[in-house]
Amino acid sequence: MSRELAKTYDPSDMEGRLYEKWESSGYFHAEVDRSKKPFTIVMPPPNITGQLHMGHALDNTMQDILIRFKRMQGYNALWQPGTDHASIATEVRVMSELKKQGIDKHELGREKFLERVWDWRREYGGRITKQLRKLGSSCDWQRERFTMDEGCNKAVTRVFVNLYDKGLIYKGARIINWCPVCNTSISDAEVEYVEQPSHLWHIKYPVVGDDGKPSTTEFLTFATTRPETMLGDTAVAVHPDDERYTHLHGRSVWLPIVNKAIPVVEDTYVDMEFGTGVVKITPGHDPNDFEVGKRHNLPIVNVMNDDGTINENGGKYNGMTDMDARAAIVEELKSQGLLVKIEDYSHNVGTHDRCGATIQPLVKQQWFVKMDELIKPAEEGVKNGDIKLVPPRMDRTYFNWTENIRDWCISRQLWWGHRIPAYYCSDCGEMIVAESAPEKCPKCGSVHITQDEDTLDTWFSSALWPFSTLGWPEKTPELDYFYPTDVLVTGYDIIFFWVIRMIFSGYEHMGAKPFSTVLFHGLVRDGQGRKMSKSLGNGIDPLEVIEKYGADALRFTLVTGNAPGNDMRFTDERVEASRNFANKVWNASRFIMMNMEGKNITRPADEDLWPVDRWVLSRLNNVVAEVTDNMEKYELGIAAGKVYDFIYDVLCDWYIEMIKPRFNSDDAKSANAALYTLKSVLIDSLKLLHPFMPFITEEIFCTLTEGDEEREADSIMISSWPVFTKQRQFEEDEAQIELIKEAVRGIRNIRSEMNVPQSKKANVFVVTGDEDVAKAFESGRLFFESLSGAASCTIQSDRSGIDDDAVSVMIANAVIYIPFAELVDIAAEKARLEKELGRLAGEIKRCEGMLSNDKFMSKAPEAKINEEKEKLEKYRQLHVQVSERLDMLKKR
RNA sequence: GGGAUCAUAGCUCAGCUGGGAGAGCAUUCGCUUGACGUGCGAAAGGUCACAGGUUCGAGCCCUGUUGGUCCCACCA
Repeated sequence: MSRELAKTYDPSDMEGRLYEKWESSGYFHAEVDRSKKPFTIVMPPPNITGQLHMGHALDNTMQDILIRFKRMQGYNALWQPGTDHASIATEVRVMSELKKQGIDKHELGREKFLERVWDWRREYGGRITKQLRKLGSSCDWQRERFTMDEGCNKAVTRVFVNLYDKGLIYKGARIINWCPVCNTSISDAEVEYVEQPSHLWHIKYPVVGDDGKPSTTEFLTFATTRPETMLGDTAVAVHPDDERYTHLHGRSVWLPIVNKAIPVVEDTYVDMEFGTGVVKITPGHDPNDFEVGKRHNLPIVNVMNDDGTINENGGKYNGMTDMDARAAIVEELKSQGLLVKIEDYSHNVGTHDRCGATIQPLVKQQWFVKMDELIKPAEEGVKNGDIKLVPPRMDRTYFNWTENIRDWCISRQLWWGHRIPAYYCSDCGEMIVAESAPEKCPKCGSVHITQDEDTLDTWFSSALWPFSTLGWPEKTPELDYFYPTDVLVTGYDIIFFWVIRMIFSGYEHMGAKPFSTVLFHGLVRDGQGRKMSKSLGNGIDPLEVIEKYGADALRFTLVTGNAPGNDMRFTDERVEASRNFANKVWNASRFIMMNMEGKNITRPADEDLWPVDRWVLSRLNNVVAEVTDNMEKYELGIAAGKVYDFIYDVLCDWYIEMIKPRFNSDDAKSANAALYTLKSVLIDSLKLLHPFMPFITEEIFCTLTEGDEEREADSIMISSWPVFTKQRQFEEDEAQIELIKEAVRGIRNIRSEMNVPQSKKANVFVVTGDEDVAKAFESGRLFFESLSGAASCTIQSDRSGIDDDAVSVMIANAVIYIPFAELVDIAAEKARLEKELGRLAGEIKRCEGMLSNDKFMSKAPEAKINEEKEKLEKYRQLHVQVSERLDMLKKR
């Protein structure tokens, strides 16, 4: 051993160094190689404005675990990274930077502003990818992409033109969600409804009489949450079957303040049960009213400016904010005697998920993607299993959206983003949608062409991510080889924004699904179960955690003790536990290497292995099979737990302790067999742990195998994943060793109960008539003695020569006597045995009950019946042993 | 209004297709055990929310109830 591990586990010392080694060695890079099967993950591109938060950490840890696992399994593993231009987030960010310098976006102009954004991106856009490196992400940075790089731009334009040509993109005046703060339209998915206390204003409009004038006696009363929108009312509606208002069908009411007559329309949209059964209709400022308006051919009156203030259609309220106008209008209605009452009312207000501003529904010219046709293959793909969602319950959420899909508003009144490839002739108004600007108008020949001012929703480009990153629309070898990708790992919170849109885009443009499986994870919450948020200030910075505990500990914490798709709480104590585990691995490895120091360890002959060596190999073999299976089923938490248990319990607490006495034994073969087994079990354990804790496992692996003839690879990340082999299964040895372990535990238990100090050694007797048991103890004598604190161990077939006062431990087919002589309290020992006898009697009764139940015997599977029979046999036998011993003590 | 999900040890959560309740942390007791006190050994702690049902057998399946969380819809 030419190198040694440092005395203490210090992640900060190694992590950066190892990452650099990996990246520069090209281990992350994947090339098209038809001799190998590809395994591909596309990284959900973090925003260039982003700072690594726990959500990213979880998301990328999971991806890295999968990709490292598959890479070790021999797949050609590609993890495709990149970043998202995040149009609105970035634009807002840069605008506020400029504001600090006293610069206004509009004064600067579009071109200059975009230059500033690109500058900003050059300076800060790479921050998040640096942070992802700290996590240990083994993505192919050589293939890093950006949603606004040349290739992605091309893909976006191509898709837009394709969809337009197919009639799946259209421009039209629809009611859209308008953010008066960001000054842009947003999609339905970006609206977040927040419950807010407000009022319900009950207002009455006079009915218009035959003379065309408002009646002074007859009124129609209704309730509204937004009285200011009355300025844009163009009707009131009642349900056609509502007998209270039959007499008003075909008539009109008088719209106060505006002073004009508006019709009473009949529409089933009205709920007769709610309020008075009358609804004022404002097609310009309410999505439902817009629909009603369309059905009844009502005019649309827009009373609002883009900044949310009342416009010239609001008459004297022109220029007021909506809230000021509301108060003033209510006051005016009151003075006219038209305000009936005001009730407290709590209702959901649509807000912009980015800035929190109240959304104004407005009618505007926007671009839309027609969804009803596009969504069909996406729906079908999940329905027929072409794409699998994990956990499967996510199907319901998915279908809930696909079944209620509405057209997607894709235009944004922003500058930072993909500009819509629509061009207009300034002379004749002709619109041309094309991949590049036409030189002249195809209709009138004019050269005065301007491009549409709007940009596209950020998610329009992210929807293409699985194939745009692989080169589409070019027919690249990468696209052919790596597409469809295998797994998409993401949070369930962006299923609507992103997952569905990638799926329908994949089917539409590639003719194939973008990925086979979507693995959802939950949210990372704080210790009290609250969402981590900037406003609450309860976010835990992953970088600080890495600084303090190491990336390995952070990663391990994020994937353990959690089921797929469930939220998790993140606490310092949990990271500490993970760090302690890493420390354990570190020290165990250090100890192993210490003992190998200066020795020439060679592969032992099969017959030189001891039962305990075969036991650990067999246990390892089983855990390899289980962990591999869990990984393949995306049960990362379970897999991590099993690796943890194996290393901690089987390897450290038992195996190492069991073979310690052999390290410096005179029997060179024994020492060699023990150390060789130990080393190979450690290597395989490190491999199983590597996807979860890449750094520590690499450091140990490299140190451990340095200069080793059998060294498999220069890095554990390109070594081979352990496989289950029948040759490594030794069931008999497993049973034997487990029996001895049981005896050890029994003795430790008694020592602890009776307060026998460690220094007090006793001569232990194993009494058994069973030759196999005798043999087992014979071969395990060495460690049995040391682990049970025995001075010596005598194995014999009867209890001759054993002190009557000895304490006893019963295991199957054997009684172990520990004569602690002066320490033993016979009364206590009797009580202990009585208690044990009672327990066994209970177990026997239970087994007998089951086995004498005809229905159980006829219906239960045979394996279960045999299992119960064996248990009964064992309990009966133990019962005999205990009662014999008890009788003996009683006779004295 | 529709849907999802949770309720298991003091706390945070696992528990895969139904076959004798688990982990981590915390607690108690013991340990100068030659890798690790970021450690070792041991113990205590649970009518698996409640009520029914299916089954030879239910933490797990079904129905209902209660309480929490979340998503969607947006009755003005």
